[in-house]
Amino acid sequence: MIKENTLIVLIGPTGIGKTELSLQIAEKYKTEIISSDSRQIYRDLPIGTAAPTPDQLKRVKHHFIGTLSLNQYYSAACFEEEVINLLPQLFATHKQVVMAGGSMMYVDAVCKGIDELPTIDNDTRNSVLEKYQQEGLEAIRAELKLLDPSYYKQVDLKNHKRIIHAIEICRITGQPYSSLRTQQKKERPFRILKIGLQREREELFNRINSRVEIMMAEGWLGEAKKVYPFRHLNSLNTVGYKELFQYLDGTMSLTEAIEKIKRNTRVYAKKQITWFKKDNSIKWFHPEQTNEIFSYIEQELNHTCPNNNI
RNA sequence: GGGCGAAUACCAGAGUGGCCAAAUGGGGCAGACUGUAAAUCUGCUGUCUUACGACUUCGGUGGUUCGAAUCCAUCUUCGCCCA
Repeated sequence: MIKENTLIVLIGPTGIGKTELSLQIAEKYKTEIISSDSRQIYRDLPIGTAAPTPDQLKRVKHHFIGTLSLNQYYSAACFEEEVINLLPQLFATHKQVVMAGGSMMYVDAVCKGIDELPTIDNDTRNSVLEKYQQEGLEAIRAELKLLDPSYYKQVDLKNHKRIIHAIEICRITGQPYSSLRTQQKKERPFRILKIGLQREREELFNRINSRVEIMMAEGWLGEAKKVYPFRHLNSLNTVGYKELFQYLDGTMSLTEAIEKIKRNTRVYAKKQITWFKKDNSIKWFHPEQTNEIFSYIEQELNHTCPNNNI
């Protein structure tokens, strides 16, 4: 298959500088941006998720920014499906499309695919969750052992989320979860060019710390107050909001909340770094190496683009 | 000037003769992860070592003791109280 279309994937930890660079790349190739960010997709969280600003959104057309309301279910699988459906339209008019965002699993869902599994209905979800909350970890472990002994052996038995999800799948499909896990990488009909951004740890952490201050100055607390009534939704189980909600609950001082936000954002950034580190297909740059990045992209586009051989 | 109290690993803070390289929390570091993933979970955190283990620590110095973070003396610093 001739892959003349390229998805330029821009990844890296939060606060590294993906947004600005993604704009520059998209402008250069006169194309559009797909956001692979599991929280910027919610429309009520622009400040706290450091989503592209209205000005930035004007510069380049973005997809998956602020399109969902807080109570809408969404997942990496939904994202994969939507992006894979959208890309042919974009490629019809652009040879290159940019995807930028730090949600590791969303990125992988698009680049590598994710197994086909049923979406969990609310009844099943609540039923398993209730069992966990009332009877504890042991009880759900026991059920998983019964339903899927094979997965039981490999799953992290201390991680209730994994156990719960496996049980949900088993209950709904009537089959062991492990039998539905192919974990096969899907082939995509377009080329994927991954560019990773990195900085010295101290530099990144300083940026994160000061970005939190800036976000507070921009009115993050007001934004958090607006969504406070919905704080139990998963979409708000999010770094920053959680801490601000504790302040609004009166269980934490604002100063303390801000310090926690900085720390938890740093921890999140570290998790992203750990995840992306394993991906050998990523070419790493410092965000300010724009010339190097652009020439790398050019070189790759020319190198493998079949059209050049005509 | 006198009296009392405190000093423990990056920080806070337990430990009051052997089970102490030293609880616990914070912070830091490393990692797992195919389904609400900015989620959830794990390990390490005196030094050397893959490990077994070895070595150096609990403000300084000197003692007591088979054995000291723990007891004694003294010095230093800090806090409180009386002058």
